[in-house]
Amino acid sequence: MPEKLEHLENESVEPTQGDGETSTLRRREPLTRERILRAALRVMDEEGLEAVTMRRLGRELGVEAMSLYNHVEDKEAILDGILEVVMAEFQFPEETGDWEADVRAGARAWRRLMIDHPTVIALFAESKHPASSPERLRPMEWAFDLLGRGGLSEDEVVHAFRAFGGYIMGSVLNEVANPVPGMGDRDHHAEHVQLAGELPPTEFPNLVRLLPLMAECDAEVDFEFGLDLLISGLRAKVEASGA
Amino acid sequence: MPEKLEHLENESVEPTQGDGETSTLRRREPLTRERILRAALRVMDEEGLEAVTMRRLGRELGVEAMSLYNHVEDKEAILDGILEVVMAEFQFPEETGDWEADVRAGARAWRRLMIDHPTVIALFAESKHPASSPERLRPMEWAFDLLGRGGLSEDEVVHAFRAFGGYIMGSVLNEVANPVPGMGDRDHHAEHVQLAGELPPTEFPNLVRLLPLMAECDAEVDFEFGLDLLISGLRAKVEASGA
DNA sequence: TAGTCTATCCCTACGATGTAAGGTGTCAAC
DNA sequence: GTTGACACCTTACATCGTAGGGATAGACTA
Repeated sequence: MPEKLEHLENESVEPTQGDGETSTLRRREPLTRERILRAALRVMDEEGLEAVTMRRLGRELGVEAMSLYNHVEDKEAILDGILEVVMAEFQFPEETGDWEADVRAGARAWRRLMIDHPTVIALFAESKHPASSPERLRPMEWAFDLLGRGGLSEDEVVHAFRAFGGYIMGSVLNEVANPVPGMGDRDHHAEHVQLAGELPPTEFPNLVRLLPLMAECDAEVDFEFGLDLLISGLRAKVEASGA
Repeated sequence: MPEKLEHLENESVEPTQGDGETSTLRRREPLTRERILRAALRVMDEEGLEAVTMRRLGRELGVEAMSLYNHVEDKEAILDGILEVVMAEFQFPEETGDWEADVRAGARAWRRLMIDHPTVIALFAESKHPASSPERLRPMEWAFDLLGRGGLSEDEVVHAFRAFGGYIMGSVLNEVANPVPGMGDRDHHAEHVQLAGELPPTEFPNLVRLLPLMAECDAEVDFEFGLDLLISGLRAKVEASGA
């Protein structure tokens, strides 16, 4: 429903057509930080980070670039804002009482978020200030809460949070920067296989053998493998400290 | 020793001073793809990714921006090239025969590389093409070889590689994007603690309690924790499939 | 030695970027 | 009706990546 509105505005781009119509009551949907951020996220998802320019966002909203500055500090503020919007989309999984299953579901939810907006990884990698808005903090709070219910010490909760967070972040980064099929373009499959074929087999025997395998494997299965590793490691830790 | 040369060149910036001196034998160190990439890496390490511009690299090498195009295709090619140079720095740890210790050492070596050049994470996140140069592939080959000697199936080797790679990538990304003390600026410590103090404690009880803890924890210890998780998970997997 | 070739480098210019500074219009309150 | 606040527009600037085209110097031919 908000999309509808925004598309309508795309058509009211006529620049300063100062006829009598300008004096109608509702000239146009007023600009908002909210609307700017949503447009930015949409452009970023559809055309990548480099398409997100002030002029482009202005065009998208039927407004000149400079008008955006009445609602946001900076372009950087927009980029930070995108992270907010994305994090606000976090789908808190409902809890089952099975701790390991819940941790797994939480990790998947987090991954889903990044996969749905792959470019946010680049945003994270460039972002200057650490998270501070409630939207970005709420999923963290939830994760801490969940981890805390598994019998870990406070230190271990913090460490586990960063371990899982790191793994999720990184595996999505790898998946996005070095895509494998199962999700996304299949081009890279052929690319990998071809690369493996061209490599000098004496110098790169393992790559020659395993690169095609890697190209074949499904991204989600892959993610689950590492997740299993982490969770079984965590279980061992809990059992050890419990005994 | 190459650094010496490059610094000397910084001082020969005089633009087109067409006096008789131009006819001396060795006018200046000739430009090379190699030299361009090294300069780019240096600028990036010292002043961040946005300082890496064609004009800036030219200035750094005593040359006009456009001259760079005789040796590299694109700015993007330079960025890809930086990854090459960095990966060529990979310090292969010497192997001890203890598989787990070797895996651990490999992971640390990989992390060290990223920590020494934190901005490469952003490069990875934006890079279009997957790795293809031998410099970037050699550490991969080595890692595959190492993992393969632990009793894993080929599928498991691939999965383990991606799991460890993801974890390393992501934990460095988190460390760099959301720095904690122990390495780097201590400012963010105070920032975290202050943030925790300002948060509404009823909505964010865990963050209020754990954020200061997180700010205190050492990045390396943190990394080791996740590494332990992964390795002990892997051990369990090896034992299970061996039995 | 003179002439030509080719690689390397410089110069100029174009469109696009983020944003500072200041102008224009509209509406609410007096 | 006047005023002030606010949202928006216009113009202008420095800086970016890079296309196009000259200049120059060292190597090769004659």
